[in-house]
Parts: sequence; C-alpha cells; structure tokens
Amino acid sequence: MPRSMPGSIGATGAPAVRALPEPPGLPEPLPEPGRDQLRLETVLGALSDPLRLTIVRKLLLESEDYDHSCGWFGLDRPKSSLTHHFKALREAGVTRQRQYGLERRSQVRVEDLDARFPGLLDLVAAWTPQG
Amino acid sequence: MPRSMPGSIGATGAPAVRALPEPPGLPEPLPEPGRDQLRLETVLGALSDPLRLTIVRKLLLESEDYDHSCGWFGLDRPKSSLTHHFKALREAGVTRQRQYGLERRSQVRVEDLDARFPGLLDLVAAWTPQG
DNA sequence: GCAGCTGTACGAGTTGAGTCGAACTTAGCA
DNA sequence: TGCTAAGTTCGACTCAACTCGTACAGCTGC
Repeated sequence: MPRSMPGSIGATGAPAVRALPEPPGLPEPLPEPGRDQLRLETVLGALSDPLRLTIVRKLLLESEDYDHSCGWFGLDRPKSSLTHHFKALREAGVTRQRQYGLERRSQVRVEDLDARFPGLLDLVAAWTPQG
Repeated sequence: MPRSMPGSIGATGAPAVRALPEPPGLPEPLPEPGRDQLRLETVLGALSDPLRLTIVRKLLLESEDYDHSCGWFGLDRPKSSLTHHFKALREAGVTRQRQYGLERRSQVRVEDLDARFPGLLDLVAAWTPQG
C-alpha cells in the first residue's frame, strides 16, 4: 500500500509546473493544475462523489504497478461517463493522466496532495462505500 | 483556537444518538446525523463551497465562545441564502445548531469529525479563500 | 486494408444545487 | 398592542453537473 510515504517534499513552494521524481521516457501528462494551484474546495468537490472516491481509493490501495488504465477499475458505467469522471479528477488535480498508445492511464498525485493537504488521502484510503 | 483537541473520545463505536460532554440546560440540537452516520462524500460535498468553508473556518478559528448566530459571521448574502448553507452544513453533520430564542446558533462538531475523519478539520482551518 | 479496441467529443435530457425575493413565524420589548 | 429583528419556508430562476448514446479518432494486430 502506497499510503505510508509522509510527503517527503513537505513545503508548498514548488513552481507551478511539476518536478517529477519519476522514471524518464514517460509520455507527457495531460493538462493539469500545478501543485500550488490546487484548491481545497475543488479537490473536495471532486472527491464528494462515491464513484470518484472508489476510483481514487482503488488507485491508492491496489495499484501495485505505476498507473492504470480506465478499464482496470472494472466500473460498470458507459465509457463516456467514465471519461467524464476521470477528467473531473484530473482537472481538480487529484490524478495525473498519461497517454500510452491506446490507453490513458491514471495515478494519484500523492506527493502533491500530501504536500498541500496532508491527511486527506488517508481519509480517502479509509473510506468504504455505503457503510 | 479550538483546533488543538485531539478528539478525546477516539473510537467510532458511539450509538447513533449523541452523548454530549456539554453544559446542561442547552436547547436540544436540531435534527442532525449521528456520529456513525457521517458519510465522507457528504461531508466533503458540504465543504466544497467557498462560503461554507469560510463559515466552518471562522467557527474553528475565531469562536471564542461556545456557538454563534447567523449574523455573527458578517456574510453579505440574503438571509434565505444563509439559511440554505447553514442547513446544508448541519444536515451533512459538519455543524450542530441550537435554537436560542430568536437566534439559531451554530458550532462545529469537532469531536465527531475528529473521530470519524481525523485531519479533515485541520485542512479546513488551514484553508484561505481564493489564494 | 480492415477489423477491434480504448477512449474522446459532442449533444441532449435530467437532476440537483445555488441564489434570491417575498411572505410568514416567533421572541423580545416598548 | 404593535414594532422590530432573526430566521424559516416557499417558489422560481439559473446554472452546473451527472448520465448516456452516438459518432469519431488513434493504435494494434490479423
């Protein structure tokens, strides 16, 4: 479970573009807000939906690899609905999306969110549907 | 600043009604969800609005007394709009409201929220409008 | 090429939230 | 008794979000 790293960057003084500590050669991320453009009310709004909470929680708890395509989640919704929700998460700054050929894979922006809103992802990881 | 008590009850095993560690003789709270009926997606949805974030943050940081009436916040909105937002916060379980004669005073349910969603109120307290 | 797959774009229908005015209720007080 | 102030309730409007079907674009492999 990746929900143990304590946000090793710590401060919020990063530039509006991202500095990725990731393996090189990745496709460029799709447009997204920079770390210091993240707004609490926007992030909370993106997470105030059970389906999107399910997506983010599954990414946090079960993504043994790096990132995951849309179909990996096994969500029983039409594709156009899923596009809508994944786009909402990305535009709020919760997830990052990269294009790998056909697939568009998503990952949670753990470091950015831990730096700006510490503890928030722990709440998402502890969430359970309709309990 | 009341943002330092570490949720002294700790567990989430309370019954659906509330057990108040408060001075007696208070008016009964208006209808609200019990502690273990609080839903993360509902609470996040209630907090995904700048005006409501302002209300909760002001209650957390500046409420030197116990609770506060609607007019104490100095919000420049019509009364019917304020009623709407205070009701949304109460029905989501973020605030508790009591009727004192004419006034309806609000307080944040700090213990309940700290017990169910630890760290969430710290994010609200650290929030700043349009920054 | 052509099928098959992943996902987007667009548009329409529907629902729900926010905003507000106007009328009402209630409490306190002169 | 009547005024005033705090807040609710109702209804209407607007607007954004959700849902989904359909059509389209791009990659992959036969």
